[in-house]
Amino acid sequence: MPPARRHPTMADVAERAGVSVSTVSRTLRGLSNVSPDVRARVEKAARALNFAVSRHASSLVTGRTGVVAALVPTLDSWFMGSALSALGPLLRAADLELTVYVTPDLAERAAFFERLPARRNADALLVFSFDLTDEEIARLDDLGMPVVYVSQHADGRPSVYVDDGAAAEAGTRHLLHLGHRRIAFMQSAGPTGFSFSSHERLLGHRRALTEAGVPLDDSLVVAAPAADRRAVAEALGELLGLREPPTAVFAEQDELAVSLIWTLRRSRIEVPERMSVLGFDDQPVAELFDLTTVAQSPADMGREAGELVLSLIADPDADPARHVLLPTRLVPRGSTAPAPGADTD
Amino acid sequence: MPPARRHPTMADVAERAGVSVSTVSRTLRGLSNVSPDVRARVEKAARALNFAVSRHASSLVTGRTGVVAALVPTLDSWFMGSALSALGPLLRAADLELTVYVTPDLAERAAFFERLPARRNADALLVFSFDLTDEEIARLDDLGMPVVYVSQHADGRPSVYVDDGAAAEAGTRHLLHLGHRRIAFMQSAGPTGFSFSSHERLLGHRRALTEAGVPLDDSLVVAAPAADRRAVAEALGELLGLREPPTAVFAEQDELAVSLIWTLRRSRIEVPERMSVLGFDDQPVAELFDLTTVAQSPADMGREAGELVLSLIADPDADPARHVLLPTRLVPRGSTAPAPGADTD
DNA sequence: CTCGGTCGTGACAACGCTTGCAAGCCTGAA
DNA sequence: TTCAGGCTTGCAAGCGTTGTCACGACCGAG
Repeated sequence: MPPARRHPTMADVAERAGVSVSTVSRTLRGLSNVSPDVRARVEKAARALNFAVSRHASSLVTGRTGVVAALVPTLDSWFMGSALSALGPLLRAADLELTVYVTPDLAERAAFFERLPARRNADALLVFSFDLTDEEIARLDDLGMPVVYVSQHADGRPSVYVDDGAAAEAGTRHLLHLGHRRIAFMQSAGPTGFSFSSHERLLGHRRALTEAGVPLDDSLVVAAPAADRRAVAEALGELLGLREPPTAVFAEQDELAVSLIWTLRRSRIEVPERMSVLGFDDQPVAELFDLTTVAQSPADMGREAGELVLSLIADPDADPARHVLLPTRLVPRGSTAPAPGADTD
Repeated sequence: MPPARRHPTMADVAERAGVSVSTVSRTLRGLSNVSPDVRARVEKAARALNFAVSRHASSLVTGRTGVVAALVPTLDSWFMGSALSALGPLLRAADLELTVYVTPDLAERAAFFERLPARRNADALLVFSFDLTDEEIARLDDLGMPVVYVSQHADGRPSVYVDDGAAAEAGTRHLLHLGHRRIAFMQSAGPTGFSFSSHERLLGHRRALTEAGVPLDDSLVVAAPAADRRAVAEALGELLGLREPPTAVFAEQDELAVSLIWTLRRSRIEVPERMSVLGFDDQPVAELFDLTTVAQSPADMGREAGELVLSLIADPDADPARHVLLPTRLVPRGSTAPAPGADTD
């Protein structure tokens, strides 16, 4: 059995370079007060030994962990993938690592809030796309580290988000302009319930209707998980079975919209001739399906969140309620058209 | 300025419970030799103080970090999202955290291998979907921790993968059975070059052709990033401009296949009547586009990789070359059809 | 009633790094 | 020649855990 080669430590580097451990530490962290020749020796020794500092040991003394934690409902979505991918380079530039807590269901979510494993093991937390209860937010408040809410607005706490409500209003207004009056809203039901954005979008949708004097009708609001084709078909069935079926559907999310278009096609209901479909996100698949949609940029959101979190780590009690509001825009494509027999505007 | 409330430490818990730090440690780790009443007192105190152990301090002494690192080219893909999401619960069950290193381009990748930031800061590393050079693999070899290769076969190292070559062979055979003889292969070009899978699939494709006595023709092999519609259109243009254009295209990946179908539709080339398209992956979008494809399950891959990594952490010098080979299967849909004017079999 | 053996607990020495402090060196000015 | 003051370096004290060891209490057997 080989002698279980241990990782080299600073002491090894120090010995090899003929200096003290302190000097190695100072050198490796780039502090100025190290003479050039010593610096060279130390760096050479470190390279030769393939040395890397133990973040654990150093964070023990500095109190900083060098880790940013992210709490996400899943990684398996366009939004999370784009946002986190954009976040990566920022963190790396600041020499921070990213640890991810995935909470796919309510049990995992409860466990996270119960144990708060990030506590003491990260310098900051990014909370993505949840619809948190007040207790959960309170729990995060005394986590002892900066918490940034992403794709969610939390009162008095730093957040990065789009104005989902206003964006949805704009979407619904687009349909109203096209002469639609019976407009359904389809929510994306997840294992952890509806997201914060989901709620906001529905509210915005309703506001636009009310503003236009269109009566609200709860039977026009349905829900289905985008991935579950049968559920989508059932939700569509509900809508089509109404005494007065809708002429347009606003899907909370592109994947759901696309799934809906697919279902409509199978039922030989032409889009947009007999049914307009509007999405939200502008995922790549939207263009492929010629889907009119409300665009947002999760990559930008990830970047903004990253910058915010970096500034909070640098100065934890900076502006405690800094908000970054990102823009959305309507991307008109071919899945929406004037309502049958309606004058546009 | 508030007195910068520090996190409570074991000493605080110990004081509150009127016991020593050692006893707190033993209690919290569930060691048996603690009397019931002391255990109760300690647990109560810990809960009251909202105490959480510092992983850093404990890993300093145990030598284990409680962290699994994952090296991924991006998070922004169906494959990575599914695989990592599936991995999560496994790790959490073992009380491990997941830290992710995203290397979207060659510079980041080089930086990772140069500094090996995971060194000393994780108990094991999962390497996803890369096409690593021998030097890179050698570099990982002396990382001093178990390394599991996912969606990639590395000789003599633990890997979890599908037989991309055989799967691609099966795909190409499907097209051959349909009477196609001019079959193009479209690779997905990423910023870090072609993936391991990409190479393997092309090889498998060629084997199937050779086996069937169809001559290889390099002009039938093109490449484009799936997200870049113009590049896809250009690649398609190249193929259509050939003296003898293909009657079928095998796209290395569903997103690329779908992008291709979209481009074909815009050019009024019917799929599958005038051009068969075959994909690889069976992403959700494949069903939406009625795409025939070779299915694999990244979620299974993530799970298998997770189990493998757990077993290696438990026993680092278990079977050093344990391989897990996952199945693929052809999913026939509507995007492939007999070649124009050919007898099927 | 004594004695080996558990059992529960506390003291204390690591683990690998950072950082305040002091000491040594060298420089240039007096 | 001396001495203040700036640079560079080493020493040693932690940081918050774990794990070894020793100690005393208690138990049952001889």
